Amino acid sequence: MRMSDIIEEFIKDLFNEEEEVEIQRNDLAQQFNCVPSQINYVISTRFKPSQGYYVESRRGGGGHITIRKVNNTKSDYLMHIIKNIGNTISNGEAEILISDFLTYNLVNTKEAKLLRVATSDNVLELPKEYRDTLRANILKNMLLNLTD
Amino acid sequence: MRMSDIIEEFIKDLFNEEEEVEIQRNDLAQQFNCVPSQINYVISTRFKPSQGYYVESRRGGGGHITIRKVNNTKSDYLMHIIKNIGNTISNGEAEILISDFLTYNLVNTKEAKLLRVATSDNVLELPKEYRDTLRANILKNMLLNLTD
DNA sequence: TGCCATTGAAAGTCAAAGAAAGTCAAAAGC
DNA sequence: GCTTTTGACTTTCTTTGACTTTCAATGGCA
Repeated sequence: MRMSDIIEEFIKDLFNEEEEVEIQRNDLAQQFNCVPSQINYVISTRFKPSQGYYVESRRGGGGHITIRKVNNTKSDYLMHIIKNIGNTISNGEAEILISDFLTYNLVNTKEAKLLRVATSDNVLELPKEYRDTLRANILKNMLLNLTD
Repeated sequence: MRMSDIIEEFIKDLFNEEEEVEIQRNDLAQQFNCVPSQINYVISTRFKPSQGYYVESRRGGGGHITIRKVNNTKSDYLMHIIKNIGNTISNGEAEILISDFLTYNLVNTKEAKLLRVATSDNVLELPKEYRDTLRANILKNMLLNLTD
C-alpha cells in the first residue's frame, strides 16, 4: 500500500466525530518515516475544499496544520461537494470523492460501485478532451439523484 | 499454446473462490517473460464486460490492475442482456431496458435512477458520434456491477 | 523597560526522479 | 486477413530533497 494512502487514512481516523484535526507536519513525517513534504502532498491531493476539507496552517515555532471537515448534515455535505465539482474532474479526484462518500456512509457499497463505474477512465473511452468534462457532468447528475 | 492464452488462464486461476483479483502489470509480464503491453492485450480481449469481467486500474507508484468477475448465476438475465448490448445503444433503447429491469425487480428505484442519469442524452453532452458507443459502454459496465 | 535584530523552529514550494500503467502501430504468425 | 506479439513513447501518480518563507522566542542595547 502506498505511503500516501496510509497517511490519508491515518488523518481521516483522527477525525472521529471531531470536525477539526490538528497535526504537526514534521512529527507526522517522522512517525511515518517520510519526508515532510509528503504530508503536503497528501493534504493537497486528498484534503481539498472540493473534497469537503479546509486547511489552515501556521509556520514557525509551535506551527501546525489544521484540517477542518465540512460536516453538517449528510445532504449538506453532498450539496457542498456537488457545488464544488467544477466543469471537469479527473478520474483520481472522483475516486477519492467516492471513497469518502462510502467512508462517511453517504452511499452504500452498490451505489459507490455504480458511481465509480460510470466515472472511471476505463469505461469512459473517449478522446481525452471530453473525458474530464463528461465525468464531472455524470458525477454531478448522479449525486443529485442520491440526495433524496 | 499461445502466450495470451496462458496468461488468460493464469489470471482466471487467480480467482479461486475470490471474486476479485489484483495484478501488477510489470510483475506479471516479467513472470511470463513478455512485454507489459501484452497484459493489456489479454485483458482487453479476454476480460471484457460481455465476458463478465469488470476492470479498474491505477498508474503510478503502487499502481495495479483489478479485475472483478461477475457471479452470473445470480442474474443470468442481466448477463444475457449485457452480452446482447452491442457496441452502441440509443437513449430510447436504454430507457426501455431500464424500465424493464424495474418492472422485473432486477433493480430498485434508486439504482434505476442512477442508470438512467448516467446514460441519458442530457448528461452525455458529447459529439453525436461518440454518444451511443459510450452509452453502451457505461450501461454494460454499470449492469455488471448490479449483478450481485 | 521597550524595541529591534538574530536565531531556530516550523511549514511551504517546486521541480526532478521514480514507479507504475496506457496507447498505438508495426511486425510476426497462423 | 485476422490475431498476437513487440516496443517505443505517453500519461498518471508518488516520492524525495533542496531551497524559501513565516513565525515566535530570545537577548542585547538605548
